[in-house]
Amino acid sequence: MTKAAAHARAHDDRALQAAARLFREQGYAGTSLRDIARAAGMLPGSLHYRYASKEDILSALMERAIDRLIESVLAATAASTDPLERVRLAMVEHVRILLSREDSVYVLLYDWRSLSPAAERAIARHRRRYEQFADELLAQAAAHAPLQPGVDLFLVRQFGFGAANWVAQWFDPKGPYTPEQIADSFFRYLTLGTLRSGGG
Amino acid sequence: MTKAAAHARAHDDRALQAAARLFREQGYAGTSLRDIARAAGMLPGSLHYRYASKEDILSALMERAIDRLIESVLAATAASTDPLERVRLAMVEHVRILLSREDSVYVLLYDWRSLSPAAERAIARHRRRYEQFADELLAQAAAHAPLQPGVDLFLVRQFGFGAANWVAQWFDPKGPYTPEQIADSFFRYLTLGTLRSGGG
DNA sequence: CGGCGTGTTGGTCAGTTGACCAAATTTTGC
DNA sequence: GCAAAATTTGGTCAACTGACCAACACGCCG
Repeated sequence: MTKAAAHARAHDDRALQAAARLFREQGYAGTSLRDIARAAGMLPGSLHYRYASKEDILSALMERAIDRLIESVLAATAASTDPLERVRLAMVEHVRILLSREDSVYVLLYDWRSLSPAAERAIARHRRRYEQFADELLAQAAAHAPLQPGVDLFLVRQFGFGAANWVAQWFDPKGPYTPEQIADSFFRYLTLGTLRSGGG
Repeated sequence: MTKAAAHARAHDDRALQAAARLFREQGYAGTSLRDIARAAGMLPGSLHYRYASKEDILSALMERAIDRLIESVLAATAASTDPLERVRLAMVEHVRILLSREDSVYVLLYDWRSLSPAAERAIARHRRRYEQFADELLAQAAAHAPLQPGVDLFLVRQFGFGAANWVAQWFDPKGPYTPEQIADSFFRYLTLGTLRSGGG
């Protein structure tokens, strides 16, 4: 990589990272391009040179978040061949990234409405790959460990994602739980339930 | 009630309902006071007469959403005295309201960031009552039906709320599930788990 | 009937917004 | 070392924003 290209990419990174943080804190509409430029240490014109519109920034941010998610969860699940354990590893990693300093995943999940219909379709297509990977993990786990009768894997996926994604809303780094403990508990509740068998 | 007061309250209702719908669709910062006034069938000045600031509208909206939630869930759980069934009824009702035309609950859950710290504290205090009610329901259920060892009721509450609140993000009225079916399945997964006992 | 308070009108105001650009500057390939 | 390409600068522009208000209309009560 040339020196200029490296420099440009570093600026690009800083712009997206600053945008992610601001979008997370103030929302998309609540953040101005000048805010982003200032936080990224550049002038508004430079930002415009890299991204033609504000929505381009959001789209790029979300694509990066999806890539980051897929890559990390893929790597995390490679640590085991047991289908059930792989689901647990995926859940832990998903929560871990969501609660990390990488704000783009939070923006991906919660600033959905700000996209134009066209951009939303593009991101949805991209995100579909992540969901498909999750569905594969679940299907393999279900093939390996028998399910309760009537359990719907689509609902299980939405159930798990919902609980996991919501953690970003209430997690307190100074609280008594680590991201790993939370995801681990959630996995246990989801598989074994919370009641003792025969109760209720 | 006098005719004028009824008229005024109707306008108030229309303003809040219009604001809720727009905030849900475009977010708080993405919605202008003129948008709200137009959707409510009044002029910007009239809106200002009722609410001194845009944030006042959001606060009023959220307070109304909490009141609506508490009232409805309280009524729904009154239909049974079985502690476990009462949790199920609460979950179904929560999801039902979230997916109803009452957009204020959605705004309450997802436009949190837009409040100033002072307004946020006020809403948080108000919302705490709803969470306490949920915690009471869970504690009574736990006292009645023995839990698996190590189950943490705080995490169970966040688990359930997370899964339930996330439904608003993916629910499709034209899809194969009704809100009641979704909440019911979630309750089953949460209590009994998804795997057959002894599996895994 | 008549005056009063509640609510409405249609507009103003200063400040901010996203998009854009010509000129200056830096970096690259030859 | 030099011309071309890539990047940055510092600003402009029209459109929009939230807040606000003086003048006005209406229904209520005496």
